[in-house]
Amino acid sequence: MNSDDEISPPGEGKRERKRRETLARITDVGLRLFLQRGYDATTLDEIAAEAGISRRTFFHYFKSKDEILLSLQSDMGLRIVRALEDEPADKPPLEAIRDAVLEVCNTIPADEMLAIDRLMRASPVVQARKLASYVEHEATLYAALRRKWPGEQRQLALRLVSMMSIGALRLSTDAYHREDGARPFGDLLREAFAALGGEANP
Amino acid sequence: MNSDDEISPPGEGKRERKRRETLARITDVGLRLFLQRGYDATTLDEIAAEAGISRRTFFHYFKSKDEILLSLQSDMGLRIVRALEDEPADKPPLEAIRDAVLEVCNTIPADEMLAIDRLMRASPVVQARKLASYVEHEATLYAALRRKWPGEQRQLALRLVSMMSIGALRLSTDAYHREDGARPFGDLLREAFAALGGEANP
DNA sequence: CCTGATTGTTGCACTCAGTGCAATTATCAA
DNA sequence: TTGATAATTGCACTGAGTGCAACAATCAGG
Repeated sequence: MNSDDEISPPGEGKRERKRRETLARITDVGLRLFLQRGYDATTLDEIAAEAGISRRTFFHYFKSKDEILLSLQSDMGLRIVRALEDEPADKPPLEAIRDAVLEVCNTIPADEMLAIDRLMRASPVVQARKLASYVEHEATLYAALRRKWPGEQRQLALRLVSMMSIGALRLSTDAYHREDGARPFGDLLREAFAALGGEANP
Repeated sequence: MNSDDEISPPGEGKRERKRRETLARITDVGLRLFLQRGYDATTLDEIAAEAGISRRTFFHYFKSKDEILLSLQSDMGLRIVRALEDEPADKPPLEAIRDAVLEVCNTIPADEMLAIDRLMRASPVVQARKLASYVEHEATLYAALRRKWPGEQRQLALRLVSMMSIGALRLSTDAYHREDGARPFGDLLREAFAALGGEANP
């Protein structure tokens, strides 16, 4: 059994546990340092040192520096899709997605959200990869939609829905940043969905 | 006057001309080497040497290696908007954009288009920045649309149009790559626009 | 508990992208 | 011709990312 008194998921060996812990430690430390000193000013040496690993080992956990931030982003995508699956199947797709996004975003502190967003805008490469990950989210979302509403005849309707949903997410995130978090993110998101949904079904 | 017998735009000094020429030389050489040896395998030293400049000077023309490829991408955006301005104002927006994109794409050899696309997929960062540039195109397109159809009451309709147009461009580029250029790009683009347009105005 | 296989960690040396600085050279406007 | 402005370059430096080979931790089975 576990020689240390650590709580860990059943059937998880020491190897897997250590790996999971180290991974979490890297992202935590990384995010903290990025927020403290800025993305560019933080070196991998610092992150590695603070996380208690060697610089070389870092690359066994992440392919590159920006993947620390990107992992947060792709987490979001997965969580949204998972929340979507819990939505009732008789809700209109656009509303179901909107509510799934709302639910996930409610679990993230507003100030942290803004801070991370600002962080990502600081580096062109990170910003680009963030936008690119939206495109991946679109594909993931489309796949989830087809799973949830397989009866839908025209697949393109769902394509359009996923494009619009991710578009709405993009627009509201943008607006949230532009007005510096003045209004709650949920309101902006609802507005964006309402506007796009209204346009699409006049 | 021009001491060399070079044809150059009127009112263009020697400085501007040399700069323009060097810029063109870098992109040409860069693209050629990338296609020959691959993106990662081509170093800036090689590009600079082949273009007859020093490595250091390269950075006075491009901020980074990937901007060589990105400049091609942003050129596309500008050319599409310019072509859009020549379209008759009484054509429905979606059709006008479709035709503008078609016109611009007709000027690019199909094989070169495929090759560049493959090139960009080879590097995650370049690919990401390409996708990110789609987002910029969307903004540029939206601005152009508002200029062309200022009468339109609901600006969100135009937002949606630009989102869908760039979406269609993305989808068809993707399909073109997936089927390795089997069908002409124009056909794919027309299909995508038709499908999305059909969905939006049932 | 021991053992051999597997997997994780590390240091080292290396390549290459990108930057800051300061010296030199080319172009310009007058 | 000259003084200002902008382009080019070399040099030295930082930091990301990789390949390799040695070493340590974990595991599964006897």
